[in-house]
Amino acid sequence: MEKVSLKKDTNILQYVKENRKDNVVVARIDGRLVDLDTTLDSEKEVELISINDDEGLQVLRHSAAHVMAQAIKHIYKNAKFAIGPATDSGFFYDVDVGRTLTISDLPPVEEEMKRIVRADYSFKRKELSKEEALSYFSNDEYKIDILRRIKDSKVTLYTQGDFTDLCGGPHVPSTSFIKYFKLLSVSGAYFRGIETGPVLQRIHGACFATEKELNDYLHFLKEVKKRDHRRLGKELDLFHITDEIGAGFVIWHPKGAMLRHLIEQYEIREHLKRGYELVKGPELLRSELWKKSGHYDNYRELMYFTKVENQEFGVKPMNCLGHIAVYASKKRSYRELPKRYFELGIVHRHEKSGVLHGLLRLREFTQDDAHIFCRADQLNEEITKVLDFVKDTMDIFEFDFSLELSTQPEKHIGSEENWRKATQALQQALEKTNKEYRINEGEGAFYGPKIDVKLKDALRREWQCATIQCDFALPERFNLVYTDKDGREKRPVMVHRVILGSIERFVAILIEHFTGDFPLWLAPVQARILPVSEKFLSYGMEVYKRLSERGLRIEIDARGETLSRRIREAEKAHIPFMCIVGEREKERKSIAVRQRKKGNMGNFSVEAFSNMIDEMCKNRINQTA
RNA sequence: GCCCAUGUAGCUCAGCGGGUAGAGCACUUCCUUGGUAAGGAAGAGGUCGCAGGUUCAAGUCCUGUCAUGGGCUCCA
Repeated sequence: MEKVSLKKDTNILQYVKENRKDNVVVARIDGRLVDLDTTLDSEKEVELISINDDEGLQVLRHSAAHVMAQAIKHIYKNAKFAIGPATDSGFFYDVDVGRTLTISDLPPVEEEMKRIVRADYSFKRKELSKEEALSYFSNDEYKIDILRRIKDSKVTLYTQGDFTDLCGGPHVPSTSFIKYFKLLSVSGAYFRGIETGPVLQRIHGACFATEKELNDYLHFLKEVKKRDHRRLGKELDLFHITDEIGAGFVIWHPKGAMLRHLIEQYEIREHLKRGYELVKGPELLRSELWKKSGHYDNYRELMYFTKVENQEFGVKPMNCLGHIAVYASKKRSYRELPKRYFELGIVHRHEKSGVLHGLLRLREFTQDDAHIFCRADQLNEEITKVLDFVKDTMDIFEFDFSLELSTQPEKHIGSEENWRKATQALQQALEKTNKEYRINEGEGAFYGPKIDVKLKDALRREWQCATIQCDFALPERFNLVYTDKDGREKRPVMVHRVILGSIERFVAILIEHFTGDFPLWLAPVQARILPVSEKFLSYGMEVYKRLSERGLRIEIDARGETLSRRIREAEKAHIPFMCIVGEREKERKSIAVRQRKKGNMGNFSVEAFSNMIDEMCKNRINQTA
């Protein structure tokens, strides 16, 4: 971005051309973005914005959408267009060509786009009244609908070559600016997101300022595919999901169950260390209770119910009621607060069929859920402790993360005083982390403000995991109290919080983050023993026994395959270490250690190898890093 | 829940202008007894997601249904 002062009657496009500012695509005058082809009516400060600026790139992408629309119009004469905005990696356009499109329809469109780019049509802006525009688009129900929603009496059209579209602009000067793009996918999308309305074809494309950025993005997409937890889950034999058992339910295989177990073991240990108590509520609770909590009214479609002997029960979609029951089981004194109840709670939610997605969206999953019951004056410290917990956990699993505070929404319950105090407590705790955080005004839950934690994985993708929510509603509804110093009964504050969120979902994120190469302390199998031939099987079994006794997670591959083959298969199975035992090892009572992807590490005694593994686990060293 | 696409052996996929199925890998057996990423041979394995329909005849065409994928909507 560059600021220049230009005289009256200067045409910015001409100025840019004369001064060889090739990447400049749009300008800002008096705070408004305008096309370069603008002639100044007085001397002005003008900001020149290039495709390397965020705003310039957005304009470029938006123009790319128009080029795609033009290409589609050339191929499908009756095509109609709804909206075609820029996205954070390119653009899409929702189109109606009278039929559904498939991925094989895209290459011709892309070819035509390239032709349009080469032809270098200028984008020409034209202002006209809404009535004129309505008559221009009289055959296009989508544009008519959009026009009717525009408040201004004046609208603008943009024309490049033989194609004109309703658009607020601005655009790049001409189509040749759009050099690096690729059409990626097509899918159905409702017009204006209305489920009952017409379904359009949404074509997504990637578009970048440079060839390198486009290639990097395409590489990123490949990497995403390569790391897909559904693919790796199958390859690594961790779990499967089948309609025979039920959509949205996971069948964990031994290695996947071990991985979960290691995570859960870590969690239980950490929670106990931090003053949480383990509790456990039932899976089914009487419907009366869900009525009392408000779930019956607000959450019913997502719950499973069952009726036995005239009594209705709901399968829990959340763990709070069990924890509340623990709290309410006796009189509480201000002295015993805070109470921190933790449970690896299994919850069921009947998610709509179309949203299920591997381990990321299930109908049964496990939350690392805790509820903290505390006094208002303890809230700040409790939140701080939870944030510390989040930070330590993210460090251990090797994730970066960011924080967000969501404040009071319009529709809410609880006193203003409570909201003020709780929001302040959350905010003060956030300040103490010395980390930047974003504020989402009015995005809190109706029952209280919350902090959301988004972790960033190896591909810099963000995932919502931890969340910390203050709740004024449930203590009220269940009439929870404690006896304060002055002998009066007071209402505790309840904090709902999860650290990893859902264990299943977190496993998915871990798989993708590490591409299945888990840190040694999480690797379901840490080493595989490979006897060179059957002659050394009994020595191999001896090594197996000794390593297992020392707590290592070991397998032995005693099949009659060649050593090379068994090494290859262990490599493909992402087993971190191979212990090769043959004549030499048997004689010296040792093992030849091979590290995955790195090769032979030489000979170790069983003790030395086992100590090395212990050490790496203790320091949580990622052996594949 | 909605739109489109897909559903064939444990896995990845081929076969489809209708004539009762094929490859590679995995699996089993035999030979090979191996030293750091695929030794060789033989064999077994499928009511072609499920249920109807059209037809002399249906993975192949039609309808419904379930599931998966990409989106839309949703994620309190």
